[in-house]
Amino acid sequence: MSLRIYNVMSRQKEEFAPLTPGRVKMYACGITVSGDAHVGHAYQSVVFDVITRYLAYRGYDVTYVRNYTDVDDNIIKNANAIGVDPMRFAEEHIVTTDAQMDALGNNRPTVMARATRCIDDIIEFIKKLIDGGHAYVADTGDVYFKLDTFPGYGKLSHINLDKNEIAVRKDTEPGKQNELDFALWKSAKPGEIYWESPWGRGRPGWHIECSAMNMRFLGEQIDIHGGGRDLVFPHHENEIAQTESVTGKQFAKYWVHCGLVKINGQKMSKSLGNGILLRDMLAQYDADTIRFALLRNTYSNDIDITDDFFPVAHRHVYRMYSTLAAAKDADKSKVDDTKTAQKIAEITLEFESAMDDNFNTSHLIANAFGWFDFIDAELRKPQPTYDVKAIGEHIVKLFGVLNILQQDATKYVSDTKNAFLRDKNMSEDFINERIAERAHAKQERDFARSDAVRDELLAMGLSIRDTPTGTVWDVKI
RNA sequence: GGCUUGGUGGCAGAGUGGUUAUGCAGAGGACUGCAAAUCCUUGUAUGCCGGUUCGAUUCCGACCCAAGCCUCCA
Repeated sequence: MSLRIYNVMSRQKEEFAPLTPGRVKMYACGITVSGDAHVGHAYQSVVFDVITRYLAYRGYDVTYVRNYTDVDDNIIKNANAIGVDPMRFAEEHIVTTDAQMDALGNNRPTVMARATRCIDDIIEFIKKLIDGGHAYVADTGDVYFKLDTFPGYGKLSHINLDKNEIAVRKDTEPGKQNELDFALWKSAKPGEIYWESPWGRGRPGWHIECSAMNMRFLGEQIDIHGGGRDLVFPHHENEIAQTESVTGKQFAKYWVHCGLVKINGQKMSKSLGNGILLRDMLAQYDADTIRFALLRNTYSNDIDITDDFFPVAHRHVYRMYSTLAAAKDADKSKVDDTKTAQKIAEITLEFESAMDDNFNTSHLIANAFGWFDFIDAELRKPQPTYDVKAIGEHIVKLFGVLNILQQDATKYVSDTKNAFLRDKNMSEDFINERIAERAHAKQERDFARSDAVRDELLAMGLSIRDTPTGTVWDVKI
């Protein structure tokens, strides 16, 4: 059994073998902080967080670098629009985004790189490209990558320059020798933020920063390069051109791209005004629910967020926590340790074979439904033959890779109930009074009245269930 | 126009050269005073046309359709 990863470069699943056995160097393109983080950013960050965690679970020593692009046209534009210094604008967005990513349950990457803190590396990198004949300085002070010096261009996105497959930009910048050349360094317009460079005052282009930060923090070659699928062309293609022109070596061994997020079947975009901000998601749902919803899909596929996307996930998460809470108190008098150990081994195998298959969290979660059904079935027995508490704890351990189900189950259940009551401005005493009233009516065989009470509670979103030990209530979520 | 990815049951969404996961919804049943909740059982699908094969949803080819990228984008 070994880990297989779908490599976008080769367009097939490949057995994972890092450059250095036991160690993984991974880079994922992070966010340009020109605005607030949205679901798409959340999805991508959760995907690479889970990948990092599974690699660690598999015993790899992982170095995960993730960048913030903290200077670009949109940042300058958006900062100017509200009269804030662009650097301060970026800084504030980074602080809030970090806090939101923490709240989402993501581990912090090993290195959180920032373009503006690597300006020297970027300048060095550009110098090397110029020295090697791969870049040129235009009269405007801009520096461009000379695309025809890199014959491998297009190998990731499979475009062919000879066939002129790229739609040519209409607003070609004046200093370019070839309209497909892309900017490495942009000269500063009057009043714009700038850094000193051998080519005058300016700032780095978008693509070069990732090449430079990779070089600085991970070296010439890395194992996994990730990002959203929309970055394949031109961003990642340009990164390859830059880095491999300097090193002459294969840049990344595996290219991993996660799918995009749609809202009710439509592409998320500013013009449609249908974006979902991470901040709003976190205000409405807990991190377990959000992660569960995002990870039910295969990472490489697009996600379509419909109205029941998160509510359904919340229901599943609540059910799983409820089961775990019940499992903690299960009767252990008839437990068979050998059978329990076998079950745990079986669960582990299902977990690993799903995750080994290109991090198939969708398959994993489908398997997990079976595990919880199993525990529920055992719990219905007066004396379970499996140690469901131990099985539950094992599942929790495995779910640590997704960073779901890591809260105290009893607390999660009661917190959910309390949040519901608070939301409805209702007290538990009220519910218990109603239950007592119903019991009284039932005793007098006044079923019309007992049913009325039940329907009333149901209408408020509460279900009640008669058990041998009495009537219990639960929230319908 | 080019490139890429994909087309699976009512919807969502996996795997698989031969009994087609899982979730939501549906049907029947158990339980119940009746329900709810829960559990059990169950129906329904692999875009179209060829090819390879004893056998294809799975492999190959053509076609149709959809989405993404080719401008900043996770």
